[in-house]
Amino acid sequence: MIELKGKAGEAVQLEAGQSGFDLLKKTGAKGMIALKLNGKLQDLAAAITEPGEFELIGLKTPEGEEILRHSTSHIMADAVQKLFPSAKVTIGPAIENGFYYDFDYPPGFKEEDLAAIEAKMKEIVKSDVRFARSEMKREDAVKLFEQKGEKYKVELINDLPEGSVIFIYQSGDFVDLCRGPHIPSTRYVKAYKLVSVAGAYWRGNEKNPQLQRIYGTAFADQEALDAYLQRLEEAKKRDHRRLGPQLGLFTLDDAVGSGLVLWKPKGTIIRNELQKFISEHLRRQGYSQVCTPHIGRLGLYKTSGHYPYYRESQFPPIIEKDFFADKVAEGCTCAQLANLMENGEIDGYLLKPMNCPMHIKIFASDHHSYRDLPVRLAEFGTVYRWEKSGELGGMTRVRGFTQDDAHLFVTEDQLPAEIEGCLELVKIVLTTLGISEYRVRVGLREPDSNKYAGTPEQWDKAEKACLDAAKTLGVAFTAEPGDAVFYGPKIDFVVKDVIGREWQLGTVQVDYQLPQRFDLSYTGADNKPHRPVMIHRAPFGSMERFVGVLIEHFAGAFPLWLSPVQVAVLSISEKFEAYAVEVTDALKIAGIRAESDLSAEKIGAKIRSATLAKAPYMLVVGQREQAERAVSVRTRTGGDQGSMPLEAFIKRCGEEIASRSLTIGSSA
RNA sequence: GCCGAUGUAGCUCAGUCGGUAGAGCAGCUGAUUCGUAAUCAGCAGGUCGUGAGUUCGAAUCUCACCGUCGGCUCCA
Repeated sequence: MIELKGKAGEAVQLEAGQSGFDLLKKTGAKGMIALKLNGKLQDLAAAITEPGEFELIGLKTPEGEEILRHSTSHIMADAVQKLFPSAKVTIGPAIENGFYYDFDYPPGFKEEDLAAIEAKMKEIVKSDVRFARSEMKREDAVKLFEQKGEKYKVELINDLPEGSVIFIYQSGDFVDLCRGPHIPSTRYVKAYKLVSVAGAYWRGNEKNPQLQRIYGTAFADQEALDAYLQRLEEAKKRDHRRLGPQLGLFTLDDAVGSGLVLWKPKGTIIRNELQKFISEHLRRQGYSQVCTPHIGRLGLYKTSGHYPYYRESQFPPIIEKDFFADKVAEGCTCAQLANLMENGEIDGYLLKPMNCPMHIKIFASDHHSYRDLPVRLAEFGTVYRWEKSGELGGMTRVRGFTQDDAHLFVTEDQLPAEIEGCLELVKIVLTTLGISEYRVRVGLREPDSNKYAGTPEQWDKAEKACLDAAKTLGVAFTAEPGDAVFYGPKIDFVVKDVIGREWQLGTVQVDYQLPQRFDLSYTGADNKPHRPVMIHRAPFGSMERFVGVLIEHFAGAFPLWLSPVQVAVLSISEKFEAYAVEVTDALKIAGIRAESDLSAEKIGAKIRSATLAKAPYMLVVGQREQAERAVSVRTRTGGDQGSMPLEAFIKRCGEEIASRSLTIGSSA
């Protein structure tokens, strides 16, 4: 007899050897697809072997959806192999909002193949075959997949840790190595859709063969699937690549180049407001602002280590004219020149990929006493990086961008407090803008890798400082080995865009390496030279990416203080043009960004166009307003707010801008 | 970079079988002078991404290139 207890406290007794299906019968629950026993998921068909707490999993729960999607990926793989027998299977997990399966199939799939695969899947679903699990010995499993010619599965089995139990799932003719669990049978799949095909490298490594990935999604019912597809459509409308040009914020032009953003006047207002905002906090936190050029000699970046470590993601060096002329005169071939470039055996200039070396040189240009520290140098510094062409997109992945960068030169003792100060700044930014959906990632070094500069002792200290600081944040964070920069560990703030992709915004990085590489020092209280520690930090990350994400966050409807046009003054007719201009001028004098719409349109049309342009405030002015030197106030979302004296509106609007309020009309 | 999709007016999109390019919005001009999400009329606007090729004839078919979009470990 096995004693089980449900979540609601109900007790159920089972005979030894009975399964989840028996439990299902006893509880009378319907539409369940899996069982969670003592926190572990298992198939309904599997025998229940231990007492404890159980939970039956339905299709409409997150865990149920994940199982459904994983099972659907098996059905898809089955369909693919029926239609394309030479396709080899690799992995096919459930992912957020769907699933994928990777196949080795060199001819490749076309999007038009998806319909045929879906049709075949329909047959498999209808055939109502069970997902049957069996346990196998490693040798038997290897033999099974070798016979089938499934070399990737063999590789996966061989990589499983010693002593792990190997499970095989069979549904109809399809056999797959899989840890499960699965839905009981294929007919549980009610609503699914194959979304796209893509190339994907085996184990994500470009050096491995490229596989064919098919993405799909599945939901408990058609309604849920339709709702999901609807949500995707809605999200597309908030995409910064659509809204940005639409609202006149930025443009991208082939003739300028891929990944190079042209900020239009309205976008520049947003960028400048953000910079003004952060600059206020920089002053408060004791930063000094500096300016540095866009290029610097190659040697500088060899010293810093950026040239060797990041050469692949840099624009090639700019070489001096004389150097080329001399080499050509010496009879140097193209291949030899390319080689010199490759090895960095050239002198020239690099379009700067990072600002730190120049800030370091500013620090090093003066002698520093311990009394001067921390020295905090900040710059809105523009950098250029050669991102792979396939990874470019909108404002979030570009080749030229401006970081709200700063470098702090601190003593070892000051490090924890300074890291916390940087984190506080990031928090101020996120809070002021109402960004609450983000995660914090502490990037640590990958053990057993030689791609990092510095000693293990320094890394230990730096990693500890980051982890300690992250703990003071009061926000959950994950430590991720392998995500460090070559010179040190870091704390990143990561947000999602409208289509669910993650982007790193703010970052704080600890660095023991560059001070050493540049032989930086300060004089301590003991009158001896000491090595400072550096912190790199950027609360926004880059202005381009941050504004891109912000456009989506606000769906283009920026809070008053950021709105390019804060107040649209709408005249009822030509008769009140003079008053409309007077009102607009009064607002401008008060430092409010105002524009008047004096067109021959009717008031309804003017309101419509100002609303579509996302102007936070609209002022309707006509006979009544002119007579009383008043304005009729309308907000972007709240409609008609009634009339008030012009001066009162200016005061209220000014206060609301100064407070950087997130809601329109909040200070009223 | 690689796999797949895609590119027609400023924007959103139509364009059949290969027969010489169309709408709405935006713009311009005129009329209208109006009270809270679209006043009416007229006009103008295109190297059909670029370049080759096939053809009597190409937006349409073929190839190359360029740009854009989705994806390239969320791990049995």
